[in-house]
Amino acid sequence: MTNDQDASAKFALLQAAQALFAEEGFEKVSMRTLTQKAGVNLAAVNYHFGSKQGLIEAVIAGYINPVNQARLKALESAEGAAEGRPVALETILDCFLGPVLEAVRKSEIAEKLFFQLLGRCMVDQSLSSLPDSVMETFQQVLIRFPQALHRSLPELSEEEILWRLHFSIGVLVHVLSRTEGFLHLAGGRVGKPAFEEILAMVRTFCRAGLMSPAVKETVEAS
Amino acid sequence: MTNDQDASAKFALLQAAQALFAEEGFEKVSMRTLTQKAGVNLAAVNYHFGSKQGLIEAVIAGYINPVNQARLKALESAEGAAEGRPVALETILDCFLGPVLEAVRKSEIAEKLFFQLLGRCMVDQSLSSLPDSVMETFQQVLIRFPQALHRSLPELSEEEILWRLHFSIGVLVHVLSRTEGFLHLAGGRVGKPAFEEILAMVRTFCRAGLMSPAVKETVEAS
DNA sequence: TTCCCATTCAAACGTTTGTTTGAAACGAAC
DNA sequence: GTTCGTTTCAAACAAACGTTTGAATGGGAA
Repeated sequence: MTNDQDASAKFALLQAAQALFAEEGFEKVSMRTLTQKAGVNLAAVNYHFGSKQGLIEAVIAGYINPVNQARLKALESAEGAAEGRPVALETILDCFLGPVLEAVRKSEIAEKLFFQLLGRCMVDQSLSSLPDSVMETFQQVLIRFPQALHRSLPELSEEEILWRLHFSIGVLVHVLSRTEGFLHLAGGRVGKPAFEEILAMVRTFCRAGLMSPAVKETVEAS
Repeated sequence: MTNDQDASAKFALLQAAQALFAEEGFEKVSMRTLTQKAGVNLAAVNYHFGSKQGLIEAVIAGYINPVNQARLKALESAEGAAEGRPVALETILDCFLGPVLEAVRKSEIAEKLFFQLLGRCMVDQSLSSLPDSVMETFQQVLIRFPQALHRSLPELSEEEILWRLHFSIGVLVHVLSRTEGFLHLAGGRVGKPAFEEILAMVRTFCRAGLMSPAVKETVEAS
């Protein structure tokens, strides 16, 4: 039906975990339902991943790291193309949002589940308990992107840029994890667009938010 | 009888639950640690709230409903003052964000815990399992505020306004629940401002995002 | 007093949780 | 065929969970 039946228990577990974690959250999925859906023995999780937490971290790292690495790569390439000149704000934003869209396209699980899983990675886990590799790559993102943004928006302090990037991430996470609930609450007043369209609206919203005049005076000797 | 302050165990439970839920999340707090912190018997939760879920919902409703009711009241009063003219976008935003700040000030638990609790209410619970009273009031917010925004931003379709309000809520929730992690990840590059200052930045960000020119053409031919 | 109702309490209930165990099964190398 | 390391399996494990129980407690009202 699907692909190569190379499906060692490890692969089957990852696949089942992605779907189930997305549907119900990391904590609420028991290892029994998990292994049952994967068609493997209960002990397989502890054998292949050490513990349930190990499986959770493997799933998280497998999802978030590619996105953040693609972000850094896209930004590097954009900066290379700019040849020393500041990269346009819109381009930086695309470097940030594009990899999410791309990851959705590449995803083997349903689009809807992907949203929920990616959103849940930011939400269920307390940030400090994320896998180290995820923390490190994300930290890189929180360094490179503010640098690029600062060159594009020199009138803003790096601190305020960081805050606005924080806000933008909030929009993205919220859209990924809670859009379904929003659509339900909105009743019939808003139909569900394709993810590209939602992301286009996010882009517009965050672009305007990032470009807005500074809240604080840029701190120069007071 | 049922209420007034004579229900000391009930009150102690609510107080302890607020702090613990904020610190560790709804699911991770066991009834034994909960009742122990409150200094009451283990069975008290089931006696006073029916179940753990009942306590969770009481805590959530006690926090979110006052905020949403204050939002609606503030908007009504602003619309009264406007006497038929559209309310300014900044005023609408203040009606939306102000009650959060006010609730923080009134909160009996530490400010930091309040953030986490309020953020967690949106995050831990799947939206459809929120208490009915919360859903209803929040639905009212999702009706009144887009109406007011549409009068202030007539060039935007109501649908796009709803999306942008969705985004703004995302910023707020993210700021409430994940700012601590953000500060940690940012290393020493950004100091923690007072909550008022953070909200001021949120206001600026969302104002610009809301005001941005429409993504879609207002009229769709299909 | 006696009765009644609301509340508290210690103890136990039945499930479910993640994890561990020791044996069985498999496949490749010798 | 025998050996060896890896993987699978059924079964059991101890701990933690939310909930229930039935008796004890306390203070008004009759």
